[in-house]
Amino acid sequence: MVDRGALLKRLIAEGRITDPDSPRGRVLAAAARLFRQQGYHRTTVRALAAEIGILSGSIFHHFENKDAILFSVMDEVVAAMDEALKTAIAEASTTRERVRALISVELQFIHGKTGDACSVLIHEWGALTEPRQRRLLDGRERYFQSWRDTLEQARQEGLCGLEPEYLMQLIHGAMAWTAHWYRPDGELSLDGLTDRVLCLALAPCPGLKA
Amino acid sequence: MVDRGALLKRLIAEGRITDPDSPRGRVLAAAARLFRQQGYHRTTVRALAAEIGILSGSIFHHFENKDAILFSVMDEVVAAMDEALKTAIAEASTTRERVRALISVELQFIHGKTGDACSVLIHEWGALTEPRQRRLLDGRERYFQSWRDTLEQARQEGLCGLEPEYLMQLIHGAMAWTAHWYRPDGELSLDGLTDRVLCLALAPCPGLKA
DNA sequence: CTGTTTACCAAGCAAGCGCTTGGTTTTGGC
DNA sequence: GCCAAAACCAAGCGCTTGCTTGGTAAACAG
Repeated sequence: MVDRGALLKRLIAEGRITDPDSPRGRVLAAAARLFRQQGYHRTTVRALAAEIGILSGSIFHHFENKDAILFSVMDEVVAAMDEALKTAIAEASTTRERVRALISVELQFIHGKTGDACSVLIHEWGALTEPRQRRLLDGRERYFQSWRDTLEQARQEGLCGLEPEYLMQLIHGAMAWTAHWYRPDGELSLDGLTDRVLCLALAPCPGLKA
Repeated sequence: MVDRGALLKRLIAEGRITDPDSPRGRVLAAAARLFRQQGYHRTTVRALAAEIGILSGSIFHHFENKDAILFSVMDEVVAAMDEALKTAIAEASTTRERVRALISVELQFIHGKTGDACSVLIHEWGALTEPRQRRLLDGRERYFQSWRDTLEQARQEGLCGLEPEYLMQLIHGAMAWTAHWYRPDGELSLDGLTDRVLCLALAPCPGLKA
């Protein structure tokens, strides 16, 4: 189990993500929250400024434009997930544990303190202008590759029945969607949810033809 | 296997969905396409009108306002899915076939001719104003209940290991996400994709505690 | 041919949008 | 205590948005 609180603090100290107590960080936190609640395009710069108690024009003292805010929200959560994934994978000794670690990290990010930013990364990808999308692709690809590698290994060990690429996409979708129905304070714990997703990932799939 | 072409024609004849060759139908088809591609809020009424070769003001001869267009796109696809699901379930004799029918219908709607409207229904739900959301809730709930009933039956027969509610949500998410990566003209057929989702749905989940 | 309905155009309004500018306050190192 | 840097305000510009209005052209039944 990775301590995400400590991990985030380390990244802040290293200057790789913005301190949420700084003015810039307050903008990012509010942006993540509003972008998640109402979507990027429905969220006005005025509403974002009002959320943190400043006027709309002052936003542009911290960011070049609205698109740059969306980019930063996504960029920082990508960096954090990348780091968390690395740590979690290193701690896992068996392939099964590694698969569970992948799932656990993603679900923790979706439903933890970083949930807003993570949701925005998933659901507002198309709202980001293309040049800025390209600047994030590396991090995304590295993340997906970790998944593919682990699932490939799992399949060779006979842990799962589906092709890694398809399995990754399907599981990814299932987890992304949890943002729309799962509540961590409900009767199903995050650990319970993780176990259930793991169940799906490790489905044997008897008699499946390519 | 349900003939969706014939089903749609019947619904048109019954006046329950709009003929895509009528002016109103052309607006709806273009709206579904654009709303899917760029999202509801980024799609302007002007762009929508231009897509079918009329001026922006003329749109409001067919619809009360922009929100009503989004509603109609969703409403008609809900009606069509409801009907298709009823037919598909009636044709299935075993529970396993019924589960496969549920998955098959949804995937066909996401990736067939109705794919644009279906994607919009899934991903732009939050963009619909609340009073119109409420008018669609009945149809949605009926649809979900079909899922729950079937999965409950499947679990009692020992076909799957997960709780119906969680399984439905997870599978639903996995399928909704296919819109972002799956291409019907690629190397994986829709039938192949259906089999793979079915695999996940029927995962045994050994040793899972509530 | 006529009258009505349906479909559309031409023009533009009021509101809201992202963003700019020039100036003022607050903060923190020396 | 001073001063530069950082943070913010006040005002508003130029543009786009959804939508309205008043009128015209086409379709079509009687």
